[in-house]
Amino acid sequence: MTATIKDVAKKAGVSLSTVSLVLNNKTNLSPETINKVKQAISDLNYHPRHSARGLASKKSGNIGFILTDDHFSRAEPFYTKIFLGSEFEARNYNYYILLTTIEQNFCKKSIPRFLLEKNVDGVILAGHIPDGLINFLSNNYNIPVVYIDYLPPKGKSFAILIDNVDGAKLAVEHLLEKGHRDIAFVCGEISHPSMQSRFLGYKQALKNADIPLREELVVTDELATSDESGHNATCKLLKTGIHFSAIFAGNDAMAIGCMKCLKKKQISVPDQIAIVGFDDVDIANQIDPKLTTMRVDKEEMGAIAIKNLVEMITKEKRNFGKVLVPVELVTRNST
Amino acid sequence: MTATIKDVAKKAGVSLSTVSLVLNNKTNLSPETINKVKQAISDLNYHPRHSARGLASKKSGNIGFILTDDHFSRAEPFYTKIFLGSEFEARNYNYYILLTTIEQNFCKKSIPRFLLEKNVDGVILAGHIPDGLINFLSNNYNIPVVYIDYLPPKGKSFAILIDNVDGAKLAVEHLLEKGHRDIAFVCGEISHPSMQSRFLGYKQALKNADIPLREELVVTDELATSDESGHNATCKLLKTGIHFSAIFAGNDAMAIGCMKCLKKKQISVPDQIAIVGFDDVDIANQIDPKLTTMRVDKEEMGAIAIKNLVEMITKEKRNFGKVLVPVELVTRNST
DNA sequence: GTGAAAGCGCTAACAG
DNA sequence: CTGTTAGCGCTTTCAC
Repeated sequence: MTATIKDVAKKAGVSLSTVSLVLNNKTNLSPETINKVKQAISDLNYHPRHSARGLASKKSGNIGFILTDDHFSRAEPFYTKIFLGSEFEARNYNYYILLTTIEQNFCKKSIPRFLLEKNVDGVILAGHIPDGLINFLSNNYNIPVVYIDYLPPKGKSFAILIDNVDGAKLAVEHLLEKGHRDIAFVCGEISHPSMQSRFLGYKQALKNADIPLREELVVTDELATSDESGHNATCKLLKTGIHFSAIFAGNDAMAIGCMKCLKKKQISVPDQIAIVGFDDVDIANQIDPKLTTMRVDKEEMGAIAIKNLVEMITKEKRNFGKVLVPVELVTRNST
Repeated sequence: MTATIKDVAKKAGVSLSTVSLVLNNKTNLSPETINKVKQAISDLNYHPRHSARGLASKKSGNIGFILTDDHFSRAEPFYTKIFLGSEFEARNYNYYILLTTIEQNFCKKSIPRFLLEKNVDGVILAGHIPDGLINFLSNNYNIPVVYIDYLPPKGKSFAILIDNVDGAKLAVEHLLEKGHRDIAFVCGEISHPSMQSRFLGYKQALKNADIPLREELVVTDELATSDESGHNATCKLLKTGIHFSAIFAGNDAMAIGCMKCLKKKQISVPDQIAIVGFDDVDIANQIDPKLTTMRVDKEEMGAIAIKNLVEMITKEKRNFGKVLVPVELVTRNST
């Protein structure tokens, strides 16, 4: 049988509850008592049993992580990395993460089991989450919730978001520093909050540099944010005949599409036209020329979520607001 | 307070232990008793508390899922889908899955916490797993283990594997049916068991069709199994001047590389040369022409793992051997 | 500071 | 087939 708290108490020559107090670092015990106990714990290779703790403390020691299945199995492992960051951070706080996916068209039947069984002390919701689940949570549960990369349409919430505005500004400022003045912006799905923010950052950077916004250098009417739409947008720009020496693309996929178009037309990147993307997807570093882009620390986003969630759980308080995770310029060969 | 087993017993007018028996469908209770209890359970929206069960039964109700971090965050969401299949199946058996990643260079410090805390009833190991962890598990634990897409180098084990031999046979048979006789095989990293099996399947299919194996149509000396190595291998084949009307590539990445090379040389696919890949990665369906390839049901692999693991856990027995998951031909435009 | 004792909600004997 | 009972390992009052 593996060691129990009783064994530790016996070995350390203290009472059972003293060990418990050490375990949960409650009250000020004498340092020597603490040391004795800690010694016994490591001697016996003791690990408190999750279920026993859970039963006695009415806390599960688990954190739920929910995202939609399509988000999770996308080729770009964006959410995977966020999860990894969470899982890693959760180890420090001795929480387990229960990961589950839901379908985009949410129905009562698909409520995560750990919610029904009240087996999580808090929940992380990553990416676009159906309203049905959000409402279900807020109506039936009082556990803390942290959103990642998604801001629920209404109500108070706590969200970890990418600083798209600032990131876009940095991207454009990089181009400005390289001496570019005629900088095009190419984007699709402009109704998406991220894209709007990036567009805003583009405009702000130009304004700060006293460069007027020229509508003819802006293409935002592509439907998607894909490779293909980047290609199309670039073709459109070239057809106008208007001069530009750089493109800031709404994301890497589009930036790659831009490069493909330019390659076809024998326009050299970065000599004739420089390109900056956004996201730093894995292939950004594999294409030729390698794409200069904006990187977000996904693992960090997951870690921040855990830190905040644990704080809310243990202090029984609720945080509200947004945390904007900074974006970093990754300079490569396309600029 | 949420309902407990006591409330259910009271509501159903039976004893506490009767409810427990229903919950664990032990012994043959009278159908009407069962119904009464089930009614009470749903009336009260009762869910047994995981921790209480765990404490009393000495089972955690959890299954550990371990893979290396690089496997998990690969662009191709192969293991992600396997995990999803596991998670989905685990719901049916009321298990939670604890997902964690380890580093390829395993050290004692990185032993998953749920192992140290003995908080899983069984473990799934997906993809290449460092020997250190395998040894640690077999030396210190007696919980059932299921491997997915990896066969540990030594010792008895239970593994869910892709039926690469049969899959490759099917691929080549498809080409044979289309009338091809001169079928090239293009592959890299031939020391990898999967690639060896696919090569074997290629040879078997030819043999069954009474077509002699022609070494000059086989390229297995590429180092990687990437896009680029597919490209190189195809160039090599073309340079020899030997006629062939079809290529079976070791995987989709290589197949795509083959297509790129052929495109450059203005050789039309599938009119002049047909191509079959293996894996059915997401982009296989997005390139032009769309790639005919072999698909493996990743979710199914995860589900099979869970089914077997649960059986081993509940029946306290150990299964050994291999389960080969069938591969399916996905016919698209490259053949 | 530390120790004793009472549960947390459930399972698993056992006796009826 | 049903009810009683004794824990599982821990937290948490409450005395000391």
